[in-house]
Amino acid sequence: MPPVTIQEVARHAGVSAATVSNFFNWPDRLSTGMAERVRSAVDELGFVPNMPARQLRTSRSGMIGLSVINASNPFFAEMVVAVEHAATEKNLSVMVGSTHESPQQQRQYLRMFEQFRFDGIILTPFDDNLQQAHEIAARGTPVVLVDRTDDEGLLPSVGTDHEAGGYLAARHLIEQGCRRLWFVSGPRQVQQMVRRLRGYQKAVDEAGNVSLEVLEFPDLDVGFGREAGRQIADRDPQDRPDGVFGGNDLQAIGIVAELVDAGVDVPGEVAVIGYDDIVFAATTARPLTSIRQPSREIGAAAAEMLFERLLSPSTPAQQQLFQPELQVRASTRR
Amino acid sequence: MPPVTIQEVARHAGVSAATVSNFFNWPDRLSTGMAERVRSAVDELGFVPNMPARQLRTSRSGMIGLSVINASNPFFAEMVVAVEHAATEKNLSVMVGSTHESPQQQRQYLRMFEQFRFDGIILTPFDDNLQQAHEIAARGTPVVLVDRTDDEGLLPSVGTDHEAGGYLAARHLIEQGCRRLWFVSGPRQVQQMVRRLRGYQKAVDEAGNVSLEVLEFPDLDVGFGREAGRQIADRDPQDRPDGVFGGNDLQAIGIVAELVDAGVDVPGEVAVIGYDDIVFAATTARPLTSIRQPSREIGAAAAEMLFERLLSPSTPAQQQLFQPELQVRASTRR
DNA sequence: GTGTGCTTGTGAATCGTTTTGTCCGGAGGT
DNA sequence: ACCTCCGGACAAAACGATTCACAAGCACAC
Repeated sequence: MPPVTIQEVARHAGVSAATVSNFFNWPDRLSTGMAERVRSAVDELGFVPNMPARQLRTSRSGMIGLSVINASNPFFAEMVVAVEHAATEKNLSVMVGSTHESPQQQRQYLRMFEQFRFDGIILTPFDDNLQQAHEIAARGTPVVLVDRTDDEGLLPSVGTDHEAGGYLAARHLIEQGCRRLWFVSGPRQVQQMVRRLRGYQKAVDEAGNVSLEVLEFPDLDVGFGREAGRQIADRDPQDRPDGVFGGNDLQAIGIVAELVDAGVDVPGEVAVIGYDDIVFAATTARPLTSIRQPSREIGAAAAEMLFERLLSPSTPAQQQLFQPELQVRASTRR
Repeated sequence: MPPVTIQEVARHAGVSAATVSNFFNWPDRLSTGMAERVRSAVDELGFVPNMPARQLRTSRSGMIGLSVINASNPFFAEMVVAVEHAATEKNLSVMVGSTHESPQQQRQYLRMFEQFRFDGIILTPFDDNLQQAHEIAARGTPVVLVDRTDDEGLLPSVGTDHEAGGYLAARHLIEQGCRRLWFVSGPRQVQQMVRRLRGYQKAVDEAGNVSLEVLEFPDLDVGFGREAGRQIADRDPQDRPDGVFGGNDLQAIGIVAELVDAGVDVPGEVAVIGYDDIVFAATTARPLTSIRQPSREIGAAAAEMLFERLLSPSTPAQQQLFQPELQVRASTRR
């Protein structure tokens, strides 16, 4: 059976193709009798509209692309849900892609979004290169940045102040009496890491009598967190840090798990703080102190920003910045 | 600036549209000089191919749709990664949708996948109604089921034996000396829950002197797990269960967290076991015993099955069943 | 009977690609 | 010198929908 088109439905109902099209798009242009005839023909043949064809004609896809760093990180997962929710209300669908800290993957997804003529794109970039995003926006597909501002001010953005977050983390550790601080980081290209470190460093510098060491890992997941934890536990107690800031909660959770397994006292010997405040932060062996980012609000705000640009593409680019909050739990409370 | 088409590139390069098309799809049909001219025209104009148009012509989308219950559940998140990985190797892109236990959402995504003429669909259904999936398959879009078999045998499927998993869970708890068992469940329509319960029940029946109570919650997340934990903690100690099986790890993690917070001894007073063995199962206050499903293998197998059907749509439907494994940790080890 | 206005339905052009068949010019064979 | 062959380029016909401008039908009034 060949795929059934609008033409066949028309023939079957004894009307023209235009009428069938109107049945779907301008129902009030049909008389009730006609509508009924079309409806039954559609049902009988099991007609399924061909979106690519419709899209070609109307040049609207009803889709928005969402590129995040890692969709299985609960922080991004929540953001995705918020975006989907907002999009559904506007009759839009969301396609999400996880770049897993790979520039090629990011390029790939962006190119795909543009080629499929998505109505708009929300991007969580992780490196410094916004060139592709600028090009796409210039060619007419609205782009909104998340978790990162555009220095050139061309693209709207929403995110949290990572530098402030890093500062909060260090201040808190120092106030708890920590003097030998570590920063366990993801890849250097990830801008967010750089900013958090900058704030962290600032508080360390201000304190004066505090040391800082940075450990870099290729990925921000629980596994590498454990790896970091093991490195800490393996050291002589006097060489260990007494305060550790994990690049995100995934890493911090891994660190805590490994330290506890190794019998290191958390927070007594080593205090640990994370970033994002994901739901699992509160359920670990030592409930994790974390810097909370409002993932849902960020997602919703990004979606709203994008919708505005869909309506009026030429409005100047806004920047929205949320402030992170310190959420204290047992992993740092001495 | 109007969007640039293949025609404009052709004009700019002084060739025909067909030649530009060949440049992309049959590069070896062009003489080297010609290829160079086209390439530079493409670059200069910033040409981006229009996929919907190409799709209309070729009727191949290069996309596969993946509908899961909850993409932020690490179990599904890992599965998604595996599918994406397999798809990328075949030059396909994946669009994932989270149905969040809503039949409407599931219908919506499936309809969308079909309307966009995706090359194939992988579906994790959560209720009994496979009618839509059957219809779609009959109209020519291959569908592979995950985590659920098709009783009519029309659709291929891959998943784990949930009944065996439930049985394992109960056997283990009973062996640890538990006699008052609970099953904390998600919604009843979720087939997986029913099967797990069936196996659980079976082991209880076999044991003879063991009681079973079932608690149902509207969603399978940490929040409702905490809710369940609170209900347990609020009871008189002699009315409490001494062994609890969480519908999945998310719920089980919530249960453990709440019990520990309330000062209930886990596993001494109440042993807790989960399902899925997600990465966070090992990092909780009492590392969680769980029934492991091989999420990556399942995703990869589903993708492979789909690819086979893309090549030869009429091969009989296979069914692949993985066996779950018991992973013992502190939450049940007395 | 003609003109006016309104509702409903239609024919045909169009969106941006791919693909088929054709055409052209030069190389090679006899 | 003639014929054949072939690589490389092109013109034009799809693909399946939407939409614009127009036509048919009808009611009503003059």
